[in-house]
Amino acid sequence: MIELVNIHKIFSDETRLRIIILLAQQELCVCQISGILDVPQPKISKNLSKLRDTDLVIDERKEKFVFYKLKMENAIFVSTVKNIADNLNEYPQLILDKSRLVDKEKYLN
Amino acid sequence: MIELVNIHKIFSDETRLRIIILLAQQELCVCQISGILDVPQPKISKNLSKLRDTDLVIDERKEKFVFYKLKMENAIFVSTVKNIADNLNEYPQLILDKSRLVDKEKYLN
DNA sequence: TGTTTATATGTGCATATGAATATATAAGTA
DNA sequence: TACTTATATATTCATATGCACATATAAACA
Repeated sequence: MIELVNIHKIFSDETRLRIIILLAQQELCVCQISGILDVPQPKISKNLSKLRDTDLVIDERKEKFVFYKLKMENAIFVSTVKNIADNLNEYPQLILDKSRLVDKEKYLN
Repeated sequence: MIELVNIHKIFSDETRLRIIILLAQQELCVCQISGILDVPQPKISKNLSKLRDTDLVIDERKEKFVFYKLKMENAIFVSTVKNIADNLNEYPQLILDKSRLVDKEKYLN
């Protein structure tokens, strides 16, 4: 029950929601997410920490970069992500974010 | 996008979530919800106000009582309710709430 | 070792949220 | 009209949340 409420709190912030939907496409590192969403790095990092604390992402360092991917284990989390992904056409910002994935290499230096 | 975030905020409170899942079964008045959930009337009323402000419920006075029912129009709201309802067995509190619906007449005086 | 780069965390602040309690409103009834 | 009951709202308070900015940490590499 508390978990259920906490999952919904996770989706109650625009930046966090954008990060999740982006990661629903593919795993990315912090600087890629920051670049694609055009959101300051500490803000991305803080939100990823929250997702990690809630056990909704896995992080893995690969040399200089720390890559994050969604942990699709919690049933409500998974179905919520799917709901949003299935209605993506209603949310221009999310479509734009997704389209900017093509530039992902640009943010690795 | 903002609407998407706001819908999830709605589910980010335990009392509100319990009210929604209860109303997903059938329409009820304030005192019935208060009695079934064993939550003080002002708290129920405030949460229903928030649901009304977000255009997620319809209220209708029938003599002494004001009955509320869910407005199943917003796609994300509907699918979120369905998600939770489909996984109800994972949330004992919600099952208990639902079972207490049999006493609903008790709270009408 | 010193420097750079990527990421994480701390601080201070403003605002949002929720709780409990008291009180107002509105309809029904004696 | 006065009283009761159902519901809504106001007030006060404590806590949570998010932001911007500064800084710490950790790995890579010269």
